[in-house]
Amino acid sequence: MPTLLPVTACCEPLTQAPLSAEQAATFATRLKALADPARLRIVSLLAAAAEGEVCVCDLTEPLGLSQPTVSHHLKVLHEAGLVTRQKRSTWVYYAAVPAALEAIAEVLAPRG
Amino acid sequence: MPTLLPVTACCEPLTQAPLSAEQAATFATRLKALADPARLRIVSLLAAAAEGEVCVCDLTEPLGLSQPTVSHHLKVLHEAGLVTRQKRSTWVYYAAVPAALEAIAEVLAPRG
DNA sequence: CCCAACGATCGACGGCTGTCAATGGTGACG
DNA sequence: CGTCACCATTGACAGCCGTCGATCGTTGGG
Repeated sequence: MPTLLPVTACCEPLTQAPLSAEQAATFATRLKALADPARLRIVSLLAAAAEGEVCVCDLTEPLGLSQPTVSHHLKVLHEAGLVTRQKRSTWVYYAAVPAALEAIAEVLAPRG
Repeated sequence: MPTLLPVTACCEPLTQAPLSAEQAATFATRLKALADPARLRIVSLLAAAAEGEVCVCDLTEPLGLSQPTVSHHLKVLHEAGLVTRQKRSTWVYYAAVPAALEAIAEVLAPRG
């Protein structure tokens, strides 16, 4: 079963030392989760939501994708630790995880 | 023909406003270039190189990949603006572009 | 002039991935 | 209890992608 990636950074900064094959694989997994137009738009929609929470039914229309496709993308994002999932009665609310984005940014370009 | 992406940031921060389909597509292209274990290792090898320049023949062995495969990855990275290419006589030297990594990081998590 | 080394390109192949229609599970409500 | 909305899962399919072997252009050296 897919194990959720921890929010914490997975490796040292890219510019510091060469990545091992294992480090590169895990970091690539997280980057791949983000490297898709639909998923980038989902994350930006979640992050920009006023209430910070959005249900799936509110995403299909602005994205122009079918409901199963949106669910699939949300699953990928969730397994990568980039969004949180919370079910309340009939609706499932997703929210962005800013710390995960910051962790990725930190690996790419450590704060100066 | 593949047009090289400019080094400058392509969009506003993710957390600020929802991305348009076009913005998401171009940013995803650049992220995809980085979201691969081999290419991540290449970038880190280039960035960590003492002289800042590495030729293809020095990359095949530490990566454990064939020369055509390494050339392919370097082409992808070059078209994404993540590495520079400079041919001197027989050898071709590649170097990392730190500004490109910083531009990506800036979109993911703007530093305040 | 021929040869060797470097690097890019081509062609091919297997695997991964984004997408949808169809289906299933679950909670709300009359 | 029946029905409906929301969401996840499944199955299928086309397209993309990472990889390699083979080949080609180029440059430098005997």
